[in-house]
Amino acid sequence: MNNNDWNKQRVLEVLRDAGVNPTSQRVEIGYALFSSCAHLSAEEIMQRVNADYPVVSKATVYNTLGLFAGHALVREVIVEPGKVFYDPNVSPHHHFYYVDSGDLVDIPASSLQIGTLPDLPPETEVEKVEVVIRLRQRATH
Amino acid sequence: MNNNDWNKQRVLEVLRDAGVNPTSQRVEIGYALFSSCAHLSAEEIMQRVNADYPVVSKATVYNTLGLFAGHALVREVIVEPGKVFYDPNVSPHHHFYYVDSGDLVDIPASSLQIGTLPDLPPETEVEKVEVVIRLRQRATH
DNA sequence: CTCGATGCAAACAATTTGCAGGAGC
DNA sequence: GCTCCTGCAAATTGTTTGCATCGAG
Repeated sequence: MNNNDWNKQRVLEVLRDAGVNPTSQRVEIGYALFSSCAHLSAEEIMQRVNADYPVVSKATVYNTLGLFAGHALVREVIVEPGKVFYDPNVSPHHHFYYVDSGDLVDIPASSLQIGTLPDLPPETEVEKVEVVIRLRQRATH
Repeated sequence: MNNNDWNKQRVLEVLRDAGVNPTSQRVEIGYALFSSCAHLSAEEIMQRVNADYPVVSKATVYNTLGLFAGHALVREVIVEPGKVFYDPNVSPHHHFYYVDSGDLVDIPASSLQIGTLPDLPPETEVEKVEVVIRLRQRATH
């Protein structure tokens, strides 16, 4: 199952299954997010949802994406100050970030093995491991 | 050499060696940054520099830290949207981020080996590899 | 005197908060 | 009718830009 053949009914079910009250705004935002195969910023999501006529405010986009993230429906990826991507792929994986173009590309978990993990401080547990490999165009000397 | 016995004269020399014109504002910011053994935000750096009386504006703090980063005098570590830490330790290493307290702690490069690295897309090179392990207090069931 | 470098006020952008209105009980 | 939930306007916070000023040649 993946990013094709999403429809709003299916988004509604996913939200309900996750314990999120599926209001119309949330379904719209979820549909924009899941039906896209890309990594979108909050700004881009709002533009897609509001493409025809105003449906949601920016505040609602942020609040909703935060809510989704709390229910593991989306993953936040931070690459630059003030630049957060929302990744509908929530399974463990990592990212290439193209500094020049601003594009973000998945790295399957299997392609990047972390060898030794450091000892954790007592009474703590890992919430998430973020690996971002920043790439730039090779300099032409 | 490390985070004790910094003085402004030494900061001045470091800046000059790095090719950065050592103006008084830059020396003050560099001194606040290097003499601290912590990971500071732009806000905190400004507070330290301006503790007694106004010395620099916030804009200058941002511009100067950006300049330092470009000359590899400081490393930017992004952990949350709108939360950048400036790390005076520029040698390769990684970070624990305590979600609950907002603290950032170094992981020596030797404690976290990355096993396989994925193939890079053609004509690109790695600028930086960012690994942030987000930790939370272990839930008490 | 000229011109590039510098610092900062003001503009801009990203995110959060507080509260008015609405849905369910 | 009361209460909790929801969405958004407005406020806040983080960052960048454009320009006046300074200092070196």
